[in-house]
Amino acid sequence: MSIDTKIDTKTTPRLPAELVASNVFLLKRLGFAAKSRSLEVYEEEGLNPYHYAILALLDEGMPETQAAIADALGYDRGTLVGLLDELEEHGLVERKRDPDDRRRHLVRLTGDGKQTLGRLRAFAQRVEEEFLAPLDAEQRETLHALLLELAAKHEPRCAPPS
Amino acid sequence: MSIDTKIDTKTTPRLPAELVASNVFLLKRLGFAAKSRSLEVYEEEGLNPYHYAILALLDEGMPETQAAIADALGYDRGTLVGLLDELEEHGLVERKRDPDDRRRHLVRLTGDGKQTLGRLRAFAQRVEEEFLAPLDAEQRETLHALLLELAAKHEPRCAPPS
DNA sequence: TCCAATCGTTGGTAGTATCAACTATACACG
DNA sequence: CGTGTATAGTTGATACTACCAACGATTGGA
Repeated sequence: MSIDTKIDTKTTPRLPAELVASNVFLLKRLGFAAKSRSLEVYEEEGLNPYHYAILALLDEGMPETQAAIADALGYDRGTLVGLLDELEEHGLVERKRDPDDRRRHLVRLTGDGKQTLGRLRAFAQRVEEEFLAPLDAEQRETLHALLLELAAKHEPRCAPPS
Repeated sequence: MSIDTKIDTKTTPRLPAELVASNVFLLKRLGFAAKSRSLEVYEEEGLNPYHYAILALLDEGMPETQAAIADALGYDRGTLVGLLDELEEHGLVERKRDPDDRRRHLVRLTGDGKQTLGRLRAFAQRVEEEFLAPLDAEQRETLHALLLELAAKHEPRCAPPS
């Protein structure tokens, strides 16, 4: 324990080694950082990552009901109502009654919605690039493969297209 | 677009492919899952991961003031007050005035605190084992190395011991 | 001796997640 | 046909948390 190390540890407060050694701990911290950074970026459009996820889902095709959207993204149905309200106010989606089942609302992208989705995709790429800057292309792919394996267990919605 | 694929995508609601393809998105989702699972497990002791982090930090030695603890762990100082109150109620830590600077409180582990820390370490290992179950030892190490590189940029407190 | 800064503490505010009702509609069953 | 049950979307209440500002006590420097 030289004076140098003592000074070092004092100037830069450090996390306990046993936490830094934990994958779960790092996932929690990085996930939080990723979320908070994403929120900042999408705010430039007056939206957030939840809106982006909804638009991206709608763009994949097939007419969606609100229940289907909520289930696919893992959102609470009550929360989804507010998100769709906001998207509708921005003119990015439209809700209309399903003539086959008048309880349902069919949600679909508008032209503006498609355009905005394009901009949000650029935002997403920007965050991705910025957040993963320390890793090269091969490392990113390795990381992605590992995260996907974990997601298969903990986020069943990420099922492989198989 | 065969009928089969249509049925498949309908039965299991799937996340948009462009989200699943994103490392940032997966980090957010997995981080959230990890946090929520951790909370569950520590609850068995009436504590949470924040308490564990504090105990682990205190166990690393050197007498700590509340400001130092908050800075090391990245907690808000106001939040830390409540966490320390809870730890003190459980008899796991003690606060006493610093005679050299009567504004400060020196926080230290009690005997009970050390014992409980041991149990919490077991909990942490259990979560780690459970959460990373899909990966073998080598994959876990690879993942850890990648996460550490990201943490160096996004969580400066994870500085390498160098 | 006075001024600025720091320490721990308290309180308020805002953003979220979660859950329980409620209305309208659909469907199954006798 | 009616009647009860289930579902879709909506609303509202609750609880939790992060975040920030202010405060009294104390320190150290001008």
